[in-house]
Amino acid sequence: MPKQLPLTALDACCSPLAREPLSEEQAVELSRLFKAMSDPVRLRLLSLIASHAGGEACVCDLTGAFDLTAPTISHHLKVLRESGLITGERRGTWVYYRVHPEMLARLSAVLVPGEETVPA
Amino acid sequence: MPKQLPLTALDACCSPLAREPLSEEQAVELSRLFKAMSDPVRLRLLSLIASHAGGEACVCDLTGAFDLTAPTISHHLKVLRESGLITGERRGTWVYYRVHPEMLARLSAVLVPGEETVPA
DNA sequence: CGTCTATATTGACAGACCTCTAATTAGGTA
DNA sequence: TACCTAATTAGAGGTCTGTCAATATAGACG
Repeated sequence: MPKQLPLTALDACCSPLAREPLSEEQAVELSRLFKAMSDPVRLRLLSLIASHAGGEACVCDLTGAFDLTAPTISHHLKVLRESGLITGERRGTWVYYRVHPEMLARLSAVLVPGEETVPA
Repeated sequence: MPKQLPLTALDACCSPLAREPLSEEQAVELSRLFKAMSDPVRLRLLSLIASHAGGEACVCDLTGAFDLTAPTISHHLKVLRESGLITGERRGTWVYYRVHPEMLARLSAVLVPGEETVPA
């Protein structure tokens, strides 16, 4: 069972970065998400999962795309999972991951210079 | 004079993360931007600059918001500058920074699940 | 020129991060 | 039970990062 994320900064606000200065708490929460996306392998994993048929991908679908060992892929998936960007579910032998699109949408809304909040 | 950024991935594409798998090059470029934003201090700097009156802020406007030494702030500004997210200009005694809003808009477009490209 | 203030650079150090190998857990099948 | 595969966890090594004190650079002003 993947543990769930806090995300008060993104919940409460989604006021864009440029509207008013971020509080330290908001900055800490946001920075955690950006840090999760600050690695090329994790970005590609995220993209592979998000663009995979059915909106989900088995770990076995992912490992082949990289010159990395399975434990390394597993590590990156764990980072993405703990950031709240993806969730994983075991079904039989395999573990399937899918992205949290609302999370991406909220992040997107924070970045856009002049826009309003995207309603949940 | 701050050096200028490459950004082919963001220039050429802006196809969202979920449309098709990111190439390794695109992932590397994007990850550089996200890494620049993966620190709470840098996020707050970005936000302080973006939301400051006139769209720009002097370093002297920024240091007061943190319990950090001037060299540390200067270091973070350099990281943001080299990522292409901000530019700095010296006018007399002070150095003024402003954000590149197109950069934020493009990043935002990459994240949003189903949208089209934001034209430059 | 000399001096003061505003930023930036250098160099060092502690902690975090990415990767690997080796070992472990979970489920399927005989 | 035993054995095989899928995936994760544990631990170690090398690199990167955030912070500081000390130093350097740039401009303003006597």
